[in-house]
Amino acid sequence: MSQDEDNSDVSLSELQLELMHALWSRGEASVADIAAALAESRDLAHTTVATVLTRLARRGMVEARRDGRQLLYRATVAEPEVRRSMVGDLLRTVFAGDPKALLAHLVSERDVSTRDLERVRGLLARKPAKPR
Amino acid sequence: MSQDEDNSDVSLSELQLELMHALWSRGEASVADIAAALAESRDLAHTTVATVLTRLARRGMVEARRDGRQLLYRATVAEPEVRRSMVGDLLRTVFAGDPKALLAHLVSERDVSTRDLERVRGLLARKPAKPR
DNA sequence: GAGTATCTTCTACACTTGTAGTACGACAGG
DNA sequence: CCTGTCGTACTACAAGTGTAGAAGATACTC
Repeated sequence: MSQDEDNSDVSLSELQLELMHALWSRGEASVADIAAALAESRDLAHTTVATVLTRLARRGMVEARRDGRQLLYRATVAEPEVRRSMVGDLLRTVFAGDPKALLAHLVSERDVSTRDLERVRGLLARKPAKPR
Repeated sequence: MSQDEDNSDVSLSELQLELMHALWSRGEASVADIAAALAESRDLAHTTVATVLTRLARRGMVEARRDGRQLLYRATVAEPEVRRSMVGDLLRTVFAGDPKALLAHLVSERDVSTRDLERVRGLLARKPAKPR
């Protein structure tokens, strides 16, 4: 439970998240792969992607493995962990740490409907304990 | 609905949010008031608070009114608006824009319980249409 | 009225982030 | 072999942020 030091404050910027998504869905990817993946939404220079990746590596969010001349990157934090951390941050800073307030926000903004609530409740009933 | 230009990307940092909270709950406050309010959680220099406030003012998030030698600040964006914007950002960047995914996260992380879900559903049923 | 306590403004500085150019090494084609 | 090409590493730079000191204006206290 405590063999590594880099968990906890796993908060990423939007661009960083986009790169991470590319990595999460690919498992392992080169700078070119990622640049290609992001090409549809953003038009970044190859070197920009490389820079961001390098910085993520310095922070221990990703890890690189050399493959000939190129590097293959791999995420070292899982997506749920990042979600957890970032939702936690939002909860703490915006909703005074009260998850119910966020839930209320969600429904009052019509982001989720009564039907959604039902659906999720059903899900919850079926999967009562979450091991950690 | 479109008489001002400063809505939309209302994303604030943690410190900025703390100041805004102080303003939201007070309506109007001096730098000293806010510094005092934050004194319990943070130990910031008076000038630090002033700087942050100045920057928030430059961005149109707050407005200052002179009162003798001091300035009285007032928030120009409402808390729900900031919530909306920031939840929206999280939704978009972390949950691929799917509110149900966030909801699912909330329950699967045990942040909200079945009971909470019920409670909110009841609330929703009572207040069906949200005017905007 | 002089000294002291307050305030705001300016300036500063270290860091992070988005963005990309330059330099340099390795490799493939002719 | 020579020359592009591709890829990484390094450097750069403008913004934004957290943090605060210095300077200057004012007001309060004796």
